[in-house]
Amino acid sequence: MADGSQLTPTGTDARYDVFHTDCPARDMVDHVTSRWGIWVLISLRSNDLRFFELRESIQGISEKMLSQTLRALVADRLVWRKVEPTTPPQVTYGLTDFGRNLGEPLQELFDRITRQLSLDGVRPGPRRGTG
Amino acid sequence: MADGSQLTPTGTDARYDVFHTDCPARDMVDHVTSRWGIWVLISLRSNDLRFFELRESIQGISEKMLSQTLRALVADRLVWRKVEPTTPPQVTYGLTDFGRNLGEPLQELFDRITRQLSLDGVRPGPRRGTG
DNA sequence: CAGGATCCTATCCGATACTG
DNA sequence: CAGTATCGGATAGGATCCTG
Repeated sequence: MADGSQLTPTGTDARYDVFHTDCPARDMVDHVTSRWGIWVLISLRSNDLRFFELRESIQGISEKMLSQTLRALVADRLVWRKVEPTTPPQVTYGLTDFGRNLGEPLQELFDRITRQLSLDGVRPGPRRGTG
Repeated sequence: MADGSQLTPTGTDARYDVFHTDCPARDMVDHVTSRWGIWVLISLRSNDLRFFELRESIQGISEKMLSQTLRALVADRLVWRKVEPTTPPQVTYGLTDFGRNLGEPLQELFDRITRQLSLDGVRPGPRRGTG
């Protein structure tokens, strides 16, 4: 997709139907960019992690949301799940090729935001619901 | 929340302090990856658009959410807003340098998802034998 | 340790009505 | 055309308890 324009004057072309329909890509994007999904994916870029490691890595996430987010990502084939039937049980999560593929632009997005905020001196600025 | 007092350049070695603190980058990421934010940003990559053009471009979005999303993006300096006091009034939106900067990884993310889904044969139409 | 089940609240978001 | 204000249903998400 070279550009994202959907404003075809006569509407003869449907190249960009992602915006127009409930394309499955939209669901996938929603999962990836869900509140916690992006942090899980970025966290797993450096190394595979166990459940509690993820929980401690992503501060503020509840066990419920971590579990739920992981299940969605596994279902989307972005994350794999390995269970070792030891005592106590160990469950490890890691990125699939697809997950690693998507992790790159997510990391890039995050880096660019961080970089810009540093340049701004991280001024609070007007926010939603504040000010 | 949003105390904004963690910006102390202590170690600066910590690559992902954002995970551990109440970093403003997290708020920004939330806005950018909000349900509609990503589509607004991608839509505006090709050209500046007026309110109703955006609404028609991003199918399924309500005026309320478009307005709300745009306000957040403008407040975050990702999108600019130009009002022309004509009759009827015209309001045009476009990407700032920062917005354009973030649009790239978002587009890339979207492209990679679309590409993968195409490989998976998820698209409607000629169906491959998937078992 | 890993995570399911439940309850409950906050918020998201669409629909509607109204303004300039 | 380009919004704002309000209401209400749907959903996300946190806290807690419980299991293997």
